[in-house]
Amino acid sequence: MRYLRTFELIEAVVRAGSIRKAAEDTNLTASALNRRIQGFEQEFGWPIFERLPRGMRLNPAGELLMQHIRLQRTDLARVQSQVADLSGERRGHISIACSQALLPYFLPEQIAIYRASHPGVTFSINVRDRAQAERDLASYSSDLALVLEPVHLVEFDVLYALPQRVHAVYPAGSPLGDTLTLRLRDCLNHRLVLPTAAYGVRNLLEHAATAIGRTLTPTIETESFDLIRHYVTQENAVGFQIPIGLKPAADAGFGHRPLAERDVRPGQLLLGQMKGRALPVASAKFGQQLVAALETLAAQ
Amino acid sequence: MRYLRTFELIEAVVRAGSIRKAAEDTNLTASALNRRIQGFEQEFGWPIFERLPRGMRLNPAGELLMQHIRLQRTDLARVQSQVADLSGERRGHISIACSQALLPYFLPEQIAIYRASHPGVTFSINVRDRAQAERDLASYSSDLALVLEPVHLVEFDVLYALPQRVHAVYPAGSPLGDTLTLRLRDCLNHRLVLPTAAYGVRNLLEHAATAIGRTLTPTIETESFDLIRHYVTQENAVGFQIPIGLKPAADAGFGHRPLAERDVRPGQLLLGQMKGRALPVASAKFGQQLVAALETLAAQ
DNA sequence: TACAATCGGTGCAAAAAACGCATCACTCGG
DNA sequence: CCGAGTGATGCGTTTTTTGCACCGATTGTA
Repeated sequence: MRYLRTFELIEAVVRAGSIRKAAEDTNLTASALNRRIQGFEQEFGWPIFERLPRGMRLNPAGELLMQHIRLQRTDLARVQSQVADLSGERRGHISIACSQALLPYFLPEQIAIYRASHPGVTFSINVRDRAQAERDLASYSSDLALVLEPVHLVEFDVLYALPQRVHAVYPAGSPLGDTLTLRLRDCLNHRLVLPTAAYGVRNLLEHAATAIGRTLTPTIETESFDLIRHYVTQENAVGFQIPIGLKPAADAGFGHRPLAERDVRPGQLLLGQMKGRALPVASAKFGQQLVAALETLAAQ
Repeated sequence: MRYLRTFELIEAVVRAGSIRKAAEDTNLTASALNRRIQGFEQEFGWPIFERLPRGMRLNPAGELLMQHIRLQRTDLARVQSQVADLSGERRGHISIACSQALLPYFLPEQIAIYRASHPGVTFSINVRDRAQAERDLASYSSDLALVLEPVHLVEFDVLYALPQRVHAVYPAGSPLGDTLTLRLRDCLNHRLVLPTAAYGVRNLLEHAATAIGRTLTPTIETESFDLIRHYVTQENAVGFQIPIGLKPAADAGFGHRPLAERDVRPGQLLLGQMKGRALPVASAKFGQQLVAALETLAAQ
């Protein structure tokens, strides 16, 4: 869009940090770019950049303007998506920020279902921890977020909430598979493979451990849920996951069971979008499909 | 803003209904305007106007685009207001859609209070019935709405709800002022001065009348609450109002009392904004002041 | 039926805006 | 003190936008 050119140039300067670098990226001369920025600031009424000896940086007014630019861009995308939809075209792009637990089974399946009926739609899957996912929504870089136990919940519109008990993952044949109910204290006597503090599961476990006067001393701390799942088969250890990332039947080599609810409270797996934002048609429809899928999971 | 010029021109064409008329309004040639519209449609990817023998009319895609244009414009105004605010300037414009009942006392007083500390802020007071007020919010032509018993309540974010009993207004010396509690059936034996069906008070009364098997047969039906208040002193008649539009002490020539709650349920006077919209600084602050003022009214 | 008054669309030249080049003033690190 | 980096500016050139004259089509009216 031609009339958005000024905004693109402003964003380029923000990214590059200086007019001259941004000029290269945008195939313009530094002088031309400089004058467009100056011209915009004059129209806007206030400077939006700080001029530093080493380049340009947004000032507070510029930060506010950037929010507007992002909103404006995504809202235009929404309109174009809706127009395409009423023209009968089924195109679009869906961007999701999600927890790792959704990667192995849930999301691939849901995306395949959606694309079967809407082959023109493309996807971006952004793996984000809880805080990052919310920032993604706020900056319009993701349309939907599907995360365990988000942090702030301001600017976050909950579309569906699915309770998820924390499951322990242990090697096949472990005594943890034998007890009537699985208690947290039994797990803590084993070697622990835990996600880092950025993740909801770790958060839930920390609270639960504190409540019974224990501390978590992980043998392995990792950001990869995949590693957690597979490491327990290498060394006799216990990992923790939410069931949506685990097959109903035990995988080869390891088993998993929910921890007692009185020990570890279930977490909330939340599907949400940015508060008050009107999503593009494709994203909104996919969101509805996810809600339906989560509902059937909850009914099981 | 220069880069908004295309949008202004599109709006001008929508208003004028033809390119040639819009060209006069915008001090342009019809040919130049024509080519800008065509150029935009090409960039946008779809036509936004229907070409009729008598002029231009928005097609569905154009309607969607107009929503975007309005959002974009008001969001820019919000940003500029916020920037002005962080620059220490206290300027801005506040647009309110409100019921007539707010005009005599409540709003003038609140506006005066606000302007005493923010003399740079200007106001638009748009008198609207219940449905119009909500449309005003949805089209961004008002920032805040203060109305009795709104109709849809979709896209409407309630900031505060104040219960308002329906008061009867009668001439001084009327027997209606003497009874212990004022019943609806007593009022219906007098001549009635009622607002039209668009207003919440009429709606509440219609329901109440139906409940006791009566129908309302007004002697005078009007859209002016002012006329209702004053007519009862001319002919021995009964009017109805909500107390926020009436002075606590009886005015010269007429008195007013609440109807029994078991006869007529109290209406909700709602202060609200469009759902999910970030208001300009001035409007948001004035909204907070209104909430505080309504709270003290409720406490009385 | 003829005609005037609309309407949107288009070719072409003039006016306006944007751009590229060369250059200045300034800051910073070595 | 010097070179490499920054943003800003004057000026000639290029690109874009605009105005004018005109076309074809439709509609209401004499």
